[in-house]
Amino acid sequence: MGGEKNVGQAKGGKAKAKTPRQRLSDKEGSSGGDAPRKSTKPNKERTKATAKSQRAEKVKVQKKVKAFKTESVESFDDVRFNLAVKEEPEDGDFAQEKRGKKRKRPEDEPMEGPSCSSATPMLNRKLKEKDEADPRTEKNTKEGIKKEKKPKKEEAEHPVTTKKKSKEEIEAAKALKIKKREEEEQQRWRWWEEDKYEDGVKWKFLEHRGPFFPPEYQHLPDNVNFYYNGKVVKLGLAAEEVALFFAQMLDHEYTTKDVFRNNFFKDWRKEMTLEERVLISDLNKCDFRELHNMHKEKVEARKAMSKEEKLVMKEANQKIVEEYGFCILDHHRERIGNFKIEPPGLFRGRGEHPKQGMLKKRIQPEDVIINCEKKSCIPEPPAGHHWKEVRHDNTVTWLASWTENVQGSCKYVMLNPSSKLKGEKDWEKYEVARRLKSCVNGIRQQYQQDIKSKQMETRQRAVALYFIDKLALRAGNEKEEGETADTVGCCSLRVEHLTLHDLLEDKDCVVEFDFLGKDCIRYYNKVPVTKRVFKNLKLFMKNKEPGDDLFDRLNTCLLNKHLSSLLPGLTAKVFRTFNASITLQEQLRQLSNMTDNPAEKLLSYNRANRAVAVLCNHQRVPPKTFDQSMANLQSKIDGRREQLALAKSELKLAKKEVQAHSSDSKLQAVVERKKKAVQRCEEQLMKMEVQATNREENKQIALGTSKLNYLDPRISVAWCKNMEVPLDKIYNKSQRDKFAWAVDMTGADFIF
DNA sequence: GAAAATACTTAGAATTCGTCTG
DNA sequence: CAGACGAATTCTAAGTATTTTC
Repeated sequence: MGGEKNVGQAKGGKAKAKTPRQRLSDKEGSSGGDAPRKSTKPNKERTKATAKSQRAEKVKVQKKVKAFKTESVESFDDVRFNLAVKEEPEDGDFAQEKRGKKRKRPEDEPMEGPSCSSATPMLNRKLKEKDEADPRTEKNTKEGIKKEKKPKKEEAEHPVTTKKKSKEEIEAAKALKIKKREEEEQQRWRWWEEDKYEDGVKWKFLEHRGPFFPPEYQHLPDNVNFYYNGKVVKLGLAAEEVALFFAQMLDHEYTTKDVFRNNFFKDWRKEMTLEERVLISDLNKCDFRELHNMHKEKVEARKAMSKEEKLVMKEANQKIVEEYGFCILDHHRERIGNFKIEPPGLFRGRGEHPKQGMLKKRIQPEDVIINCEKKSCIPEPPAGHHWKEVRHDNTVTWLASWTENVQGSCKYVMLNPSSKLKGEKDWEKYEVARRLKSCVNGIRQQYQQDIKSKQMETRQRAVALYFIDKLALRAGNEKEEGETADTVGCCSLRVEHLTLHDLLEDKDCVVEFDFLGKDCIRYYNKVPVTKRVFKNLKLFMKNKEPGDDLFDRLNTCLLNKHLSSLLPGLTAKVFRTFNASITLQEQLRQLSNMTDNPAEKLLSYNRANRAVAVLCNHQRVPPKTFDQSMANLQSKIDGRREQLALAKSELKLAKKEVQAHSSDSKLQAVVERKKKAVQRCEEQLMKMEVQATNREENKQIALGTSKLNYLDPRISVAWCKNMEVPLDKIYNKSQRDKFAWAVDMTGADFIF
């Protein structure tokens, strides 16, 4: 991999000009047709015009945008596009795809919830009660929980005092780990063996303790001062808290950006008292250095804590997790994903976000809606507070929600990826993708036909679908202008994001894409397309301004409506899932050999994974220490090479000795030992070389996102079985938990 | 029928953890 | 035995897609 690095930067960052359709509606009535969504936007035209030039300026500043060359996707294309229909996929019905028999759900009617008042161990206790009442889960859950507690206690009794670990101790620890893992496996809820609920119902019983609130702000110590214009200013609690948010970020690039600073200052002033506001009128005159230093010292102090202190902290955290981190969902104790209310701070939008630096306010219980079962023990709000609302909606999966003040969007407390609710959805997602596999040829034929349609809408839809399928682009919903960074997906592409080349680098009909996608990650790619697509693109771009929509007759709603008529459940993003998974499967087939050694097998897996990450444009900023650590590794490799050479010559010497002194058994043994040493050296060297290759290839590519969200885990599980690679070489603990369903149900014969 | 609200998945950055090494 | 480093985990922003509202 690698290839040319591309310079320059993504286009965009330009005010979106009106589409022809919008212009038309403007004609119809000056204020009618294209009314802004938010009535709080008067003078839209004028602000737009100025915004346009401002943004054009900004584009130049936008140097920070991560430049990245998307590896040509072509090599994967062939794979994906030659997917024959003849590969008969298994029957798509995912409910049917089970080994063994379905179990009946244990609880079909809501449970009796004894109304309890407070009680900390409520969840556990209750679970026990239920288990006693329900013999089916007794073995799995009750014992499991009891056992689970035990090792923790032991840990607490023998803290880190065991300094020198003897071999036996290490062994014992390992054994304990294995035992623990087995026990965990034992008590795992095998929901995939149960019947599904009727449509829309997500749970029958749900109980939890409500979200965990961050601690209240405490005033700064007296010796830490904020200065304005060189003079000490004692700020009130509210203003001081916000000042500290800024001070803590002083080392961050954010605080050098004008937008960030202005937004922060505006919102900070809102938190000030009248006197403070009168006094503090210029951010440049503010001196946060003492606050900043205090913060840094605190961080240092935390790092320097003794083991005992760290342990105390850890245990305190554990307690919070135990208490707030779990809920009971239909008889089972499930981990919650984000049970902590997001603490207040300064909004960190990605890229050129117009709202970066704004104050993200503290959430009070009065802002929070609780969702749980009516008969469950309703969570208590913190003392002296009340919830905004308590509702009992079992058609949704969230436990609590609140509205965030910066964007006005809703935030939810939901379950961990290892939970049934998330797992089931995930499984279903891959089943839809597999269904797409069985009919993708037909769909491809159809959109190729549609490209010739007389209807402009149909043509645009066909070309957009071609991109989504071929390049794994995201759908591209419309976004509210000025509220977020200027990013696009397929349907929201603008003329300025494409450059057409009749001939480029010996290829006909090349489209050069350059735009910012989700999270302001740049998508840059030069793709040869069919003549028909190329001609259509020319047509779509004719008589349009750079800022106009490429697909002016199309949006994601229309596209998805069409897709779901082709196959129920089909939407634009299914193509991404499907193409990612099929690419992994195909790459694994091509790259890996049973005869390879374990390190090589893993390298192949990572390469297949990487092919997908490249396809999906999953990037990362190369770690700051990348070059350094690469050099380190290289010098290690060099060192090992020398060692190997040395070992080899020693071996030679030893062999000579043996020849000279006939067969002295002692010398024979020496030879054997030297042989082993050489072998060991070779192995280690090889391992490190593979590691170096892998790391280099991963420099700016992030594998995690595709592994977690796009690759059917059953492909990986089956591969592990076929290649005799232990699963934990490719999935860490939380990945194994998330994909427990796949691990359990997949055999070596699985085909996506 | 468009806009807004809602619910949920996907995403990279930031932080924390654990272990290896000098 | 600290401290460097990579892996794992946490955090929350930013998408997609559907439903509700006007």
